[in-house]
Amino acid sequence: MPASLHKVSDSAIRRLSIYLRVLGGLEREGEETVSSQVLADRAGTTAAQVRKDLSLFGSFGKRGLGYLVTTLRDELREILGVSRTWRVALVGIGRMGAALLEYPHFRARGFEFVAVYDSDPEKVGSRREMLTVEDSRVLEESLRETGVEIVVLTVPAGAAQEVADAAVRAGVRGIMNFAPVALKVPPGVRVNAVRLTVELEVLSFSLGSVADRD
Amino acid sequence: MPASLHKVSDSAIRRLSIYLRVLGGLEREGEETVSSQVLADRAGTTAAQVRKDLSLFGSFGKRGLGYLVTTLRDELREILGVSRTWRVALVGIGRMGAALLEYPHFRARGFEFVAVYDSDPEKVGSRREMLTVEDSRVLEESLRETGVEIVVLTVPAGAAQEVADAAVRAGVRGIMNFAPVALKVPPGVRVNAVRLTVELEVLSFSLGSVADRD
DNA sequence: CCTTCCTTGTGAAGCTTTTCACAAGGTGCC
DNA sequence: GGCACCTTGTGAAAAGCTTCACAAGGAAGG
Repeated sequence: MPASLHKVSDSAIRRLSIYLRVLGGLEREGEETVSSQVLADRAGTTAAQVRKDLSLFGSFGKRGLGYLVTTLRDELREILGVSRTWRVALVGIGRMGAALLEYPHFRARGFEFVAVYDSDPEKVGSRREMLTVEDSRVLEESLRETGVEIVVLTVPAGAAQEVADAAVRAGVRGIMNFAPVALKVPPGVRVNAVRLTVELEVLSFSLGSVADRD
Repeated sequence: MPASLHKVSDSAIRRLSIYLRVLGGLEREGEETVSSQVLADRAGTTAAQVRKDLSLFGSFGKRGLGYLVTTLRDELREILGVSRTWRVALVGIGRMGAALLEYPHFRARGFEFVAVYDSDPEKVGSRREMLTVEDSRVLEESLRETGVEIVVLTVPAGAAQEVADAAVRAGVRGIMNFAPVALKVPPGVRVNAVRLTVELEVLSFSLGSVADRD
């Protein structure tokens, strides 16, 4: 039942993205085919899970042989929507913003920063990675003009919602939010939050529980 | 059934961490009590989910009234293991590493960087945020001596596994991994991967699917 | 003290995701 | 061409997670 009409879970999509990364590695190593088992090992999941995930979108394998690395990679790129280039803007150029702006894996996967904004007058006008930092006050109009599709938000918590609102008004439908606050956006807009402190606290909890066991 | 012996799901822990963040905000606003409904709204979930999550660890609320903000905050800090300070080391001080090193929310939650490592001779010996960058070659011994409990890994994919191995040998039981590779660690060691590209690709997928709907 | 109103804590139901197990299909060698 | 072997794709079962709905507990006001 190869259906992109089906509702596909977030976790399945996350795994597909990981498979794509693994396939890139296999391709560089010169592998031509890969079994669900090997793919699973490298991705940190199970063979059954890999086959189930892929079967959500079609039958890409050959029985008795496995999957053709290059073909499957192309299919996944198509499914995930990264066979094209996405126009991305960064809002808030502190240390974290700067790190993301030059993060090499984004561009390699088709995410291209085309604009940078900040509200600090000291930073506005300066150049970062081929781009000139623009004033957040012109955010809405500028995002629209530049044809930005995805916004990466690395502003303080207090400013995040108003930036998000402006981005939505400008037609942006995807937001990657690093600010420690839950954004409210209208239906049709997708927010993906990266909660670094949460990730550390999950670790903290795990370690604490293990200690209890001793 | 207030049991920390129960297996608690990762997603529940993630939400507890978010509740903790929300409670901090409520406290700063001077709120003394909070209902599961309000907590849910601010955390981006449902009231029933909040109550279920909390009930995994005890009965913290008062019927008819809600939860006492400060008390619940203290309970959550205890549960998550952040009522103490964790000794954290950073390995790999590129832009991302530098951004994390000065990320203010980490220290505010009890995660303190006590050592920094890099393999680049140009960087070894330089100072970052009160710390001197040490050579990755002495990683294992130094981690042990410094009593590091959690390692944040921001090295290239190719170096990640060997760093993780050394950290594990040094007694580290928690790793926050930013390298785009699945780490293999022995049982008892917990790895939490932050996959920035995956997060963007989830967005990409969502936007693509929505476009299909038009 | 009593009534009304509010909110929690929690079994049970409902839904989603993962795992299992195996038939079916294909490869490659003899 | 035939046989042995391998791996996929997928219903079905199992496990896990979320939502529902309501009894029970407590607050507040008269």
